[in-house]
Amino acid sequence: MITKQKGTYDIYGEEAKKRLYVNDIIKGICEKYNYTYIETPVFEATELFHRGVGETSDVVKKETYDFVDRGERSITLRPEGTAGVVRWFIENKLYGNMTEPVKVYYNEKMYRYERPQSGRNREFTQFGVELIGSDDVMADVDVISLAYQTYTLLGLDTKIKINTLGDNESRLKYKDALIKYLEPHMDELCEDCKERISKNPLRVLDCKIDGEKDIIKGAPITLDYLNEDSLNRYNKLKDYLDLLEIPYEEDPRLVRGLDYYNHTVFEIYTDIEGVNFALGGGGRYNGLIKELDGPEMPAVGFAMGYDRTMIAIDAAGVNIPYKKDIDVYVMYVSDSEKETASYIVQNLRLNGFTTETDYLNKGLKGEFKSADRFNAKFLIILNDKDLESNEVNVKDNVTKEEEKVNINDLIDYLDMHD
RNA sequence: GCGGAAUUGGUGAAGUGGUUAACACGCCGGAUUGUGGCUCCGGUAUGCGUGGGUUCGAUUCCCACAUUCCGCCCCA
Repeated sequence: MITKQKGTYDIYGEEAKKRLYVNDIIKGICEKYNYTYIETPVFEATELFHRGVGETSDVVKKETYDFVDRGERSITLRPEGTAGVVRWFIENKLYGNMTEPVKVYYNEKMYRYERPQSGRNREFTQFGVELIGSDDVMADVDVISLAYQTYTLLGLDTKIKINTLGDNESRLKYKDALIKYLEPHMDELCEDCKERISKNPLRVLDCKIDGEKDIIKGAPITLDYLNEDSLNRYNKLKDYLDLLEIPYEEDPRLVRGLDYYNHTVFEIYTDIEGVNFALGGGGRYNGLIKELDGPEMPAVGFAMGYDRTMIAIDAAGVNIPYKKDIDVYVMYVSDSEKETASYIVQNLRLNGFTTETDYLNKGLKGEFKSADRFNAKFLIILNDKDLESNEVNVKDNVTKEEEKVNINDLIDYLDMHD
């Protein structure tokens, strides 16, 4: 038997309905915020994701799905959405004639070559937005607001952790200070953190082992190394969030490891028991577009893990409304009844009723069982004798009342009793 | 890449080195020859993740692999 690949999954049944519902929420909110939908390729040139200094071989090795195609090209399945969008932006030279910022959202499958565990699969879906072309705090707020409101509409109470990395100058100053602070304490850190100091020092701050140690708690924080402009910016961000009544929590140890991030970073958490991971996160990445051979161009974005959000929704006991009952089940026995049934079924469907019938010639008893399984609101039971006078039996499956109705009045009758 | 636990039907699961692998739900059929849902009766794994090995005999013991869950790493 052929089984599914590690870290992949099939989505069907109720789970699929829930996801369609979440999609609708996302679509609705993105329309209101005026982000337009974008799809980019699942696979891209490997360099798009493994780029620049410090991210190859001896330093951070990203856990991506890489392969060489028949043309000897090095290909990578996208591990996140931002890089593809930025590539699209640059490749199409959208910066050439920008009268407004570019605002897009995506909602697509991503791939990471990781060992599956709670809330983490190899194939997963991310919803995200990117706002390219504004360096104003208003843009950061726009993205955070959209993120927060999405969760709220989904029925999740979330809190947003925010921090700022400052501009490049502030950021570099901070990084140096952090390394200088940590190095003398090397012995007190876990093995992983000893390595992190040289590879990715900011990550030491959210180490699971050392995170609670006093050394880390006493480590310098980004706020102390901001220049004036960066600090003003951060304060302005908080003012806006207050104004919009978006609850947030400052977390001076919240960092993002990559060099192109600056200023605003945020992550979204919930207090729901058993959900101890971030549902989503984002930040400003003014350095990325230049890094990918585009112009100097500010941008800010957000992405949420679909699967994690679904876990949170289930854990929170959020009741997702989706249609699981049908409106009408049409029953027949004889061949002539069956033909009429087929006509009635199509007619009902075209008039807006979710309608089912028997495809297996089960007979009345089996059809009643099916109708119950589908939780049909109405049963239409055909018999040849009534059909002679163009009538059918309509049974209200809740009240159990049954009435003979003329076929031509069927739609009106159901509309009235629905 | 590293570590821990698990894997028995459509589903939830019990179980044993040796004739027919409990039980429950579901499903199918009948009692009930065109109005069901209750009840009763009957059927429903040629098989115990896959492949090897030990054994007279393996679902049960051993090994490898796969998948799932949990943790590490990584977290864009």
